Amino acid sequence: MARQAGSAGEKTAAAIREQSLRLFAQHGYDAVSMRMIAHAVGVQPGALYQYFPTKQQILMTLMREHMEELLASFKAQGIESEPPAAALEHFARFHIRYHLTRADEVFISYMELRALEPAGFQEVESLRKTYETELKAILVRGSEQGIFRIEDSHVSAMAIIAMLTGVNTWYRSGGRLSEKKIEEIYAEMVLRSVGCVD
Amino acid sequence: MARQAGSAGEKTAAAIREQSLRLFAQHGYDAVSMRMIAHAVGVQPGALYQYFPTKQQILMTLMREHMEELLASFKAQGIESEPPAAALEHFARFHIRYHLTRADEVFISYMELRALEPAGFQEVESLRKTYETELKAILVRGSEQGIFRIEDSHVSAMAIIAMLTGVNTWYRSGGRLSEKKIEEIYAEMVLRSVGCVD
Amino acid sequence: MARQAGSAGEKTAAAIREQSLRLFAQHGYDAVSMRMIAHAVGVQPGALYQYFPTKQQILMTLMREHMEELLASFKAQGIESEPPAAALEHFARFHIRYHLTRADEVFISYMELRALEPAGFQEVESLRKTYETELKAILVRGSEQGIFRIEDSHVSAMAIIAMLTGVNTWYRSGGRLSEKKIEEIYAEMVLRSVGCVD
Amino acid sequence: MARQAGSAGEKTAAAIREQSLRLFAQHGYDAVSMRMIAHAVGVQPGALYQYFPTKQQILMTLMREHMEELLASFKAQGIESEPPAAALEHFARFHIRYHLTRADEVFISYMELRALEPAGFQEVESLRKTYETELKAILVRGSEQGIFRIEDSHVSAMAIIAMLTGVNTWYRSGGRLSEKKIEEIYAEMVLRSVGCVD
DNA sequence: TATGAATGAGATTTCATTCAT
DNA sequence: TATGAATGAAATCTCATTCAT
Repeated sequence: MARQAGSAGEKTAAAIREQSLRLFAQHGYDAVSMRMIAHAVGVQPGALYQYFPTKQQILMTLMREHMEELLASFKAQGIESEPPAAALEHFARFHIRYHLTRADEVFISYMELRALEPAGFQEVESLRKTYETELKAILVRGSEQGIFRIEDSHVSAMAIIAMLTGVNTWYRSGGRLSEKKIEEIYAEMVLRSVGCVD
Repeated sequence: MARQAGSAGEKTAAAIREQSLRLFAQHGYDAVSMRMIAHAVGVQPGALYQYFPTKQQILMTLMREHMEELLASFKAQGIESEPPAAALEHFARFHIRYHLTRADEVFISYMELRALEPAGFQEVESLRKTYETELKAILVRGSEQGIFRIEDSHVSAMAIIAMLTGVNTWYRSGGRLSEKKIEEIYAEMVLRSVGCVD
Repeated sequence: MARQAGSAGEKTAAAIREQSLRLFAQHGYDAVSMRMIAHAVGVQPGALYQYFPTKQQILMTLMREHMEELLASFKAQGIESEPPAAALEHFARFHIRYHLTRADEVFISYMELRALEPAGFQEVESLRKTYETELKAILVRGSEQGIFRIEDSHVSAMAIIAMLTGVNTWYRSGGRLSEKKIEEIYAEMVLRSVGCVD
Repeated sequence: MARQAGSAGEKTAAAIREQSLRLFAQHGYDAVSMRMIAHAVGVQPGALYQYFPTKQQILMTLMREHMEELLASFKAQGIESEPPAAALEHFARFHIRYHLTRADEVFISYMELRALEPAGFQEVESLRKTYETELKAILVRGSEQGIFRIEDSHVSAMAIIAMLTGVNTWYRSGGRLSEKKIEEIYAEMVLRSVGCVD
C-alpha cells in the first residue's frame, strides 16, 4: 500500500515513540522485538529504520528525552530559591506528581538503564545525577540551617528518591486514594524522615 | 563404595543456580541465554535440561527460593512479638542487612517479576505480599498504640519498603560508609518517617 | 530562456555512472547497494530509478558501454592492416594503455560477468569474444606467415590477454616504473612468448 | 529429525566446506547466502554456526587452507634446487596443473580477496606474496646466470602468474586439448617470454 | 550425567524497489 | 526531477529446546 496524504512521517515517528515506550515499560527492552513495535504502530519492521537507526537508539531517545524533560520541569518549579522545608516538600510533591503522570517514562528510565550501551548509559546516568544533586543541595541547605537532622546527605537523598519513586510499583490511578492524597502522605513522610516535624 | 556427598550432579545444580542468579542480575532475564549460563557453569547447553525443564523454571526457582528464605529468615527474628518501635527498627535493620548480603537475589526478585509467566507471577507476588503484610502489621499495631502517626498503613508500608530496598541501587560494600552505619541511618529515617522520634 | 547544456538530469545520470563504476570496482556488484550509490551521488535512492530501471541495468550499461568503447578504440588504431609483428606489439601496447587508464571499467568487466543475468551475460560475452577474435586473427596471420611459432592460436590468445589484463592487479600509477616502461616490458614479453624474437 | 548414527559432525563440516567453495566460486561470496549453503548441505541455516562462527570465517578458512596447501605442494616439488630454466618450466607446469585440478579454490582466492575483512586480507595476501616470491627468486637466478633476459623481475613475475592463472577463465576439462597439452603450451610460452628459447 | 548435533522459530537489520506528491 | 515513506523479502545470526548416544 502506498502512503497516505498528509504528514505520515510525523505521525509514524510519534507512534513509534508511544508504542515503544508502552511496550518497553510493559515487557522490558529485551523482551520487545522490532516486529512487535512495528505491529503496534501498524507498519512493517523495516519502516522503523526510517526513524531510528537501531532499536537501542529508540530506547536511548526515550530515556534522554524523559530525563531532559524531568530536569526542565523541575527547573521550572523554582524550588531552588525556596527555604529548605518548603523546597523539600515541593520536591517530594513534584516528584510524586511527575511519576504518577509519566509512569512509563519513569519506569523504563529506572529499569532499562542496564540495557543501554556504555556511552548511552553514561549520558543518562549523568542526567540522573544532575537531578539527584538538586535534592542533595536542598538537604545540605536544610542541614546547615539546622532545619533537617540528617547524618549523611547522600544516603538521605538516595533513600528519599527510592521512597518516592517506589510509588509507581503499586499505585494505580482510580484507586482508594486520590493522587493529591498520595502526594500529601509521601511529602509528610519525607519531611519527617529528615527530622523536620510539622 | 558409596557415592560421595556432593556428587557431580549436585555440584552442577548448584552452579546453575549461582551462575543464573549472577547473570540474570547483571544482564536481565531476557538478555541471558541458556548458552551463557551453560558457558559460565562449564557445561554444554543441553546439560542444563537435566536440572531445569525450561529457562523460565530457573528464574522461578531462584525467585521462589529467595522469597521463602526471606520469609523464613524474617520469622526467625521473632520481630512480631516485639513492641512496635523496636519491631519497626528491627524490621528496617533486618531488611537492609538482607539486601546488602543478598544483592542479586533481591535484585532479580524486584526486577524480573514481569519476566514470569502468569502462574509463577502469582506465586511470587503472593509471597511478597505476605512479607509486606508483616510490615503493615507492625505499622498498624504502632498506630493503634499511638506510637506511630501514619495516615495510611498501606502507603506507609510501600514507602518504607521502597526506601529500604533502594539501598541496593547505590550502595557498594567497601565504600565510604560501613554496612552497620547504613543500617543505622535507614532505621532512623524509617522511624522518623512514621513520626516516631527518638 | 533556453535550458543550459548539461541539465540537472544529465549531470545526475553521469554521476550515477561514475559512482556506480567506482563502487562496483571497489566493493563488487553484490556488495554495493542502491543506497550506497545514491549517497555517493547525493540523491535519495528513489531518484536512481529515473535513470535506470534496475540495479542490474546500471551494471549492464557500464559493461556494454565499456566493451563498445574498447572495440571502437581498438578499431580506430588500424591495427588490422599492419604486418603481424607490428600488429601484435601494437595490440599489446594498446591493451596495456587502455587498462592503465580505465582501471575500473576493465576491472568490473572481468570481475562482474557472473553478476549479469543470462541475457546480459551473452551480450557482453559476445562483445568480448569479438575483441579476442581480433587478437586471434593477428596470431593466425603471423603464424601462417611463419613469423610466430605457436601451437594453438586460441590458447595463445587467452594466455596473452590474461597476461596483459593482469597488469591491473598490481600496477599503481606513480610507482617505480612509468606506464610507458610497463607497456614496453609487456610488449616484449608478448612478442617473445609467440617466438618472435627481436 | 534427530541426528544419524556415525560421525555426522565430520561429514557436515566437510560438506559445508565443499558446498561453500562451490557456491562462492559460482556466484561470488556476497551473492551466496547462508541459506543457500545450508540448503546445499542439507541442514537448517542455524546448524552452520556449529562449525563456523561467521560467513566470513567460512571464506577465510577456505582461502587460508588453499594458500597453505598451495605453498606446501609447491615446496614438495623441490623446484628451488633446480637450474633456472628447468625450475621455471617446472613452476609453470605445476601452477597450471594446480589450477586445473583446484579450479574453485584458486578462483575464489583471486576473486574474493576484496570480500575479506582487513585482518584476513593481510593474512592471505602475505601467503600469496610468499608464493610470488618463489617465482621471483627463480627469475632472478636465471637472470643473474644470463639464462633469462628480463627487464624487471617483479613485472615479469606478475605477468607470468597472470598468464598462467588465466587458464581457469576459459579451460574446461574434456575440451579439445588435454591438460597435459595445455601445460606444455603454457610452459613454452612462459620460457619464451623471458627470452629462454629452446 | 553430559555431549554434540541439529531444529524451527525468531532476532535485528538491510535490500531493491515503488509511488504519491 | 526528486523526495520521503513504505513495502515485502531476505540477509546474518542467536535462541530455547530436543534427543541419540
